[in-house]
Amino acid sequence: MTTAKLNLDNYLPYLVNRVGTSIAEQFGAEALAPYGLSIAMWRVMAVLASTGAQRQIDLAALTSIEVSTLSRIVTRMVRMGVVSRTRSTSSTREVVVKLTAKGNGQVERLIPIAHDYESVATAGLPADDVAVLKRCLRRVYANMRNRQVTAVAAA
Amino acid sequence: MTTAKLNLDNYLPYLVNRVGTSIAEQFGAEALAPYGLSIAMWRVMAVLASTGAQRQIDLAALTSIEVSTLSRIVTRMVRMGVVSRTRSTSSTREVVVKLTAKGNGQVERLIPIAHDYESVATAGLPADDVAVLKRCLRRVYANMRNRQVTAVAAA
DNA sequence: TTACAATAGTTGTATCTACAAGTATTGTGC
DNA sequence: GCACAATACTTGTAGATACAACTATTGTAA
Repeated sequence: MTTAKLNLDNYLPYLVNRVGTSIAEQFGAEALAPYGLSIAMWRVMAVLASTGAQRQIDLAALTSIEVSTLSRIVTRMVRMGVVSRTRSTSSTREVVVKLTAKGNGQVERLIPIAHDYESVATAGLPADDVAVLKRCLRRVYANMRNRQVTAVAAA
Repeated sequence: MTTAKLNLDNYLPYLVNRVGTSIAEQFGAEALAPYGLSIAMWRVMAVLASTGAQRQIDLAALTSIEVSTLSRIVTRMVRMGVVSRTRSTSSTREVVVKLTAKGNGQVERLIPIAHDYESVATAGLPADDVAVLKRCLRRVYANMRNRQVTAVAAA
């Protein structure tokens, strides 16, 4: 009987986790700290900048942040003046989160830095490989999301 | 003057984060919960199973868990009986963390499930692409780690 | 229209996390 | 070998997170 073995250096979740952690740590400490922003806040702002105003529940899905956690993060961000939270006109149980001018200004200054980080991260890799990398990550996410949905539907 | 734009769907840190989160969420809820293990604990056990007994500081680096956080996690794991913490013989300020028989048994049962998750995650992707994906992730990590070391050395 | 289910968001609470500051041990230069 | 720096780990404390339970609003089916 052979013992199940796990080669970490070739195990996708491990590789993904350490990359995510290392990028977030450095970007947070160097780029975000001056603005008093956390990584979670940056993710919210990046999503809003990229996809426009969102309901909190959609924002939660887009940022991978749990809804109750996001609720409090948005509260803090409103206090900081970087986003606004207004009741939806169509449905008053919904809320619309939107970047303020101040928040928008900060993202504008952060986006070039974010691109720099991406360049550093992919340094030395052929453009073709980076394209494959990103395509694979999109597919992996789709696979996991599909699995999730199927599992929930079956329950 | 053109406004800096961030296309999230092509932004590496975003793609990495959502993949890491989705895998961890599902693996945690489905595979780990029955054992009362958190993702952080699983990471510790996976590293120990894969690389053998480790000092806490090395374990911290290998798991991407901050040292003080890891200290408390190991304390909990010792109480659960899945790892042992003993003073190093060579240096009593060091500590050696090791899987117990119980801990080892749990990892053995979890490793096949972990492999299943990896299969689900990479379903539909050509083996060549998966190879590129993993190679890229290793390189990206090396790039970020190198950047970190250089920055710290300069300070 | 009225009841009931589903959806969106918030809040209570326990737990987890991370920074900073602490203790203890080991290494190093004089 | 003695002072001082560096390393390994722990702990105090404040803040962040997640689950569950809650309120409020909207959808739906009889």
